[in-house]
Amino acid sequence: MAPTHDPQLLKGVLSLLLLRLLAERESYGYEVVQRLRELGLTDISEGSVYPALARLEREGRLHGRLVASRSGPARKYYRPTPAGDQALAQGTESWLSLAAVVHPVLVRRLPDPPTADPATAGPPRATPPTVTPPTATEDTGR
Amino acid sequence: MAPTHDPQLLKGVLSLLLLRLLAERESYGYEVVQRLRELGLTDISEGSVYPALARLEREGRLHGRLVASRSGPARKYYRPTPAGDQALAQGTESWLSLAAVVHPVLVRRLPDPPTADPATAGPPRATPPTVTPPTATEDTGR
DNA sequence: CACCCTACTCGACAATGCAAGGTACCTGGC
DNA sequence: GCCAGGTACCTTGCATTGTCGAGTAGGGTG
Repeated sequence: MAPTHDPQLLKGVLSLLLLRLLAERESYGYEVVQRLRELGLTDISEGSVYPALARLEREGRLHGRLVASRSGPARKYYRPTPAGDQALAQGTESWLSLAAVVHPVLVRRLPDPPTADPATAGPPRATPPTVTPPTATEDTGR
Repeated sequence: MAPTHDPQLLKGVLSLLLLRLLAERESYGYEVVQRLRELGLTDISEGSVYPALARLEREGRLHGRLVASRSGPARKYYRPTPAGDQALAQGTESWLSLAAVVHPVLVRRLPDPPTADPATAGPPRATPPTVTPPTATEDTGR
């Protein structure tokens, strides 16, 4: 992804990604950070991930267990609880249906800039017919 | 989209959508709310939209002008400034590249749940090879 | 010992959507 | 006149969550 992203866009997404990655494979915090980096999300720092993990654990969505390491400090492994699985399913649906709306809007053509904008304060041009919203299943192909 | 969405997911997205819709066509606040609703975003209330519009105007990204209405109250029309156009371009790129990461992760298959989890505290299974991150251009088709 | 890597914690902060409460201008019915 | 409904707008306090910056601790190596 772009080297810098708007932090606001990540809100709600980070915890969803964490649940998802940990549903795929149990991991410890540092490893999760690395997996996020491998996905291209290089701007996400440990200072963001650990509190998010702690929050999900506190909410009962993640189960954490401390495992002594043979060399180096102990590792805290996480995986989703059933409540976490449910949150993941709901959050996934939520994100997918939002993206199904946002993506087509962002990629469709912009109209040409208006020429020689009239300086009058007249009302803008009449409302054109509304576009039909895409269905939530429109963007599931990959 | 789903009747209820996680409000956090909308952070950063709402202002992006506002810039986009207003770049396509100058509109007044109430009309923008209706256009968002037509897109399927029925959970977005005016209490969210007006402060966002005011914020974008204060930041110099939107230009607002009050137009008296023939019947009913005056309408405040908005359209993006050049700074707003730039913010839209950057925000669009940011969202698209984030979505290019998030979407494939959310739709790929989950592994089967592990059977009869061993109750021992042994370290989890060895780390499998990492998956290659998708490119940012992977999800531009529609 | 110092340094580096691994692995984790924590508190203050900023940003932004949301809920709730309101205001004002019209029109139509009683 | 009053009231209800619709249009159109405004505002404030709040909750949430990622970010930043600062740290801690366990090992191995020179």
